[in-house]
Amino acid sequence: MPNIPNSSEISLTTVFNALGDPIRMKIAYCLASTGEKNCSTFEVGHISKSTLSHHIKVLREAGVIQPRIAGKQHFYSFRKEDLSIRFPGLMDLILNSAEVGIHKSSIQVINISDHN
Amino acid sequence: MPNIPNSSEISLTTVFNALGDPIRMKIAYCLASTGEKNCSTFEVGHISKSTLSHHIKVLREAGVIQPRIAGKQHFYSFRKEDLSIRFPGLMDLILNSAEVGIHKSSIQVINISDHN
DNA sequence: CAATCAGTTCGAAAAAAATCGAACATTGAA
DNA sequence: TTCAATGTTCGATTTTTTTCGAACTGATTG
Repeated sequence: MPNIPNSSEISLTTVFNALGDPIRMKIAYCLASTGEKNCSTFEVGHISKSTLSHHIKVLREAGVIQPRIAGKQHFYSFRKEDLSIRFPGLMDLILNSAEVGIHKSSIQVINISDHN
Repeated sequence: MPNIPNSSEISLTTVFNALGDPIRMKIAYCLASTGEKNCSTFEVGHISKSTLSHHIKVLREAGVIQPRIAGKQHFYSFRKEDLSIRFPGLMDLILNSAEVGIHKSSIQVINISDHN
């Protein structure tokens, strides 16, 4: 299950596909900005652990993040070295988009006068 | 129908979501590298015109491409100015990934000895 | 005006992705 | 060894996306 692609196998389309989801973008941003973290500390909303596990898998298989297993804890980190060689600018793009969490599907229009 | 977001409304996650599809990545690469084009000239595989229209819509609504309607023809272009201000480096990322068309889901393993 | 061309929209079907709870590992601790 | 903690995997369900053909729209052409 440590099924992670090597640097040369990482595809931009697949990386974009992985990052094109608000939860996964949050995780990637979190790891890119603060370094290695245990996945229980990811600040995603209320999702089940199996769902989180799934999103982590998508990021891992796309080549965005890297696991390090220490005992019963799994630490993840952004694949900074590999990605900055293969796709220079990608990490900055993620870091500079402070819009993390803002995605078309997560925008809600609250209409105050709408009281049905 | 000219439902295109203005520059400040373009979300990186939504852009990544749009580009995280091999057909749409092809279209974006095509436009980013060669400028304005009529959509009938996109070199995507055999897809119906309604499917192509759908993919164009996703790219347009994400803010990746821009339409210009001239008579009965629709010309599209990559939103170079807006995107390079909002997400510097994104266009180069797309241009430098000559892997266009290579995506996990489009890789086929041909086994020569498999003659059933 | 009728026909054609270029493309969008609609409706339905198929495929893919997201989500969850339950069951399953594996590690570390009592 | 038994239990709890930290995940992953499985199976099912729901939701979203992709895809197509048919019908539609708007502009040009005969």
